[in-house]
Amino acid sequence: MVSIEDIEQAIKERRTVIFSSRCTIQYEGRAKTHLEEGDRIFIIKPDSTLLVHQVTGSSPVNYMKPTTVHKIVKDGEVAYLKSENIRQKEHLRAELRQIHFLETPMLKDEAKIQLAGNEKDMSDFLYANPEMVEPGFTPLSREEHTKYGFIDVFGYDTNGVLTIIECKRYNADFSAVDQLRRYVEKIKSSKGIDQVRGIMASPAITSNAKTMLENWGFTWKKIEPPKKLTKSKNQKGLGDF
Amino acid sequence: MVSIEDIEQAIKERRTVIFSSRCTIQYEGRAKTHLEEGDRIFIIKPDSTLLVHQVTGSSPVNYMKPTTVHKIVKDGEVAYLKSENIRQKEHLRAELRQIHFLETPMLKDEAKIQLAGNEKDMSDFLYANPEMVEPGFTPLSREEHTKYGFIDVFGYDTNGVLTIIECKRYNADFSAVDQLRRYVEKIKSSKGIDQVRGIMASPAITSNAKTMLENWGFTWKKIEPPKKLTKSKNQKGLGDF
DNA sequence: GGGGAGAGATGCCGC
DNA sequence: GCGGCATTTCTCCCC
Repeated sequence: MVSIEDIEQAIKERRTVIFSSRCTIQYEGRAKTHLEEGDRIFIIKPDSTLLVHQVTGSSPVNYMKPTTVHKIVKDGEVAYLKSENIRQKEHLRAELRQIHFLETPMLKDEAKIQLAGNEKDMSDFLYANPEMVEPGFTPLSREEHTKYGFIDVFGYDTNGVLTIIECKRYNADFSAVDQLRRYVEKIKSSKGIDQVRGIMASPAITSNAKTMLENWGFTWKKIEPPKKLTKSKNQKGLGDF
Repeated sequence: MVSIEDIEQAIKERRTVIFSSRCTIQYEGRAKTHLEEGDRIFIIKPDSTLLVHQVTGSSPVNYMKPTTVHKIVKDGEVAYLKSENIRQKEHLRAELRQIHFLETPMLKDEAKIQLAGNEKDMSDFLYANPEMVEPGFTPLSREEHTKYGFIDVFGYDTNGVLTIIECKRYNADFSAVDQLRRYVEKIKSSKGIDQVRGIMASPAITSNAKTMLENWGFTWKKIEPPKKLTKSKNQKGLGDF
């Protein structure tokens, strides 16, 4: 049988604490939440991250960020997990009514995930393969920082017209078009030139966003994000999945 | 000692499966990832959501959405968790090298979280208290749907000028200002009128976004999002935290 | 620490 | 299903 004192001790030792409990939860900070009684999974990590998961869905129902202080408080028959983040003015209180299990493993993990196929890979790919944008395109720079944001790819088209490319690894939407428009306007005004082209590079675009894009005189180029991991000696392909 | 067969059985029974294992992980789908050996926490929920957590941070390092099929596959001495989502063309493979613990609780939870202080609460509050926007403001509607997005609050100012309010519960940034501009332009063109005001209502705004806002002739109104939970009989305040 | 923007975003609601 | 958008977004990077 798990006792509340076991959880208390594990938190004090800053172990990875994983338990399940029937509970109610209240949170107040950036918003205010209330969760009625039910069984949930709690994870308190060594960096003091707290996650509370219900039995469905990817996102935690409640959570606290690192730099939170966690305490077990007993008030007569009732036990609480009280988590407080002074700096962020957030606190959470869970009334723990029945503990189902507790695990406090010592976990060793130095690895960092390697990821391929993000927007950076896409702009790198277009910079290295400018003919994919259009024949004669000459890239000048990547991640050009302007006061109105930073531009993915920047260059000249075959006619020598300054061209801004905004990459999206997913369906481009209104806000992607807005972003491109903001950059084009900023470059026009800061460089004092009249003609700047805008190209949206993405695997897809919503029909409304495409209409808006064309209304602003911009064009869409269908580009798939590349998916190649940097080679490393221990790395295996997924081909044999 | 936990055996791989115990995990296999728990997955088949569609229980909530929580275990820790030294492992390597590879994923391919929307992107491609590789994670070298380390100890991680695995959660497989009854809705087939998979979460893999490292010892730091709020976000899972790898995950699969509901409608994924999970299988334990043994290949000689080596055991894998293979998770495949056909519809989303995603798959994940974890080589499980040492299981530290396994828990397979039956969890009952019908509760849904109640949340106060979101953007909807903010626009409701402004609709009900238009003097908070400015004296003489007369709201017309909330969540007006336009082809270019939906408008939070819509009304007339004291001079009878059509006014659009965009609410943000956090620091308003460039994209919030972009959004407001998109709505104002859309209303101008669809109603064929020249003068439409735009107001950004938020607790804070980045300095650059404020400059851009003012350049476009819009104004910022500092408004805090309200934090009041709807009363319910079982609900208790957080005053005694 | 603030600003800016991506994310294998997730989740919600509306059509 | 797609579209549009908020999120206690989270995370990363750069200034």
